[in-house]
Amino acid sequence: MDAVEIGIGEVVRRSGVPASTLRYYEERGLISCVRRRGLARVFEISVLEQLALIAVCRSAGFSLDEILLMFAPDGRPSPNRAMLAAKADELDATIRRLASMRDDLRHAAACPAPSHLECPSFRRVLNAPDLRRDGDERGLVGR
Amino acid sequence: MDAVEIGIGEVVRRSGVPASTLRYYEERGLISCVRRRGLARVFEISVLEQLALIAVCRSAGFSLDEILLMFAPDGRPSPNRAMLAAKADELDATIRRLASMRDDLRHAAACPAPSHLECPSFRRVLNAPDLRRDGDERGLVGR
DNA sequence: GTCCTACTTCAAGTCGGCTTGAGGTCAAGT
DNA sequence: ACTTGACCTCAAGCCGACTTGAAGTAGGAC
Repeated sequence: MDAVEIGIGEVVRRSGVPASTLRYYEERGLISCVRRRGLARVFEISVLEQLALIAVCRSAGFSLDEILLMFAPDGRPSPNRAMLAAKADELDATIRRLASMRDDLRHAAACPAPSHLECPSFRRVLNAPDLRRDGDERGLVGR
Repeated sequence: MDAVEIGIGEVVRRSGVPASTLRYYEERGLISCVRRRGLARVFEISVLEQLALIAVCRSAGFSLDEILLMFAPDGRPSPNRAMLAAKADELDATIRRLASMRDDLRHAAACPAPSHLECPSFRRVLNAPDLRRDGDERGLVGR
């Protein structure tokens, strides 16, 4: 039976997120348990959706702090829709950067030039304006 | 005059990369200096292009280790064009993921549903296949 | 010869996002 | 009564990519 409340073990089983991470997320205020049974946390099933939301955002490169700001504590309405739009624009820029990188990689894989650095088409990207400007978003690919 | 060899200070000035990072990159084998003048490193100007290449790759989400594997020590030919192609495919997947995230964010910013979690369109993404896969929760893409 | 300055080394610290481990609690089963 | 197993807390550790800081060195100007 799908109970309305589940223990941490069940959350782990159904979300794939380790217990240590769940506790960490709780500490960070990203999720919360509805109550305790003794010491043990009791969650509402909705935590599974919150976790999915967090996973999606993380995989899009957002930090836990950003996720916290974008969606209120309980995955709620979002006080700041403008921020969501801003994040979308940010993603757009990232996507364009990655697309051009992808094209260059494909070219590099096919290009017969002895060194990529000697290939005019590959060099193009090296002269792109803001290569190492301070606002670089880390972690788009990993984790 | 643009000399063929430059000191670390000049590299810093022209690349914007801090000296500490240059030394770190050298330690990691990403760049190397042509010789020493006393203790001081002397670089070839080509190091600037290598640094640009590294910056581009980093901004595309590649780790230093991956960059090391993709392009030989000196930014050279690339022994493994297949790997470049693989990386391009990886990027493609990432881009698709980000694009869908961007669309969802935009929708969330405009959607009037009280909670994003109640909006059918937003929930769609939460049920995407690879969110909570057993086994490889870690590293959807790389690293 | 001495001083400045740009450079050096090496060890340790930082940050985000967790994980690991030691030691404790508690309800249920035998 | 005791053990088991699932859960707990809290502190410390880890990884990648650097940065910071203390203490040393060498080349050129004066």
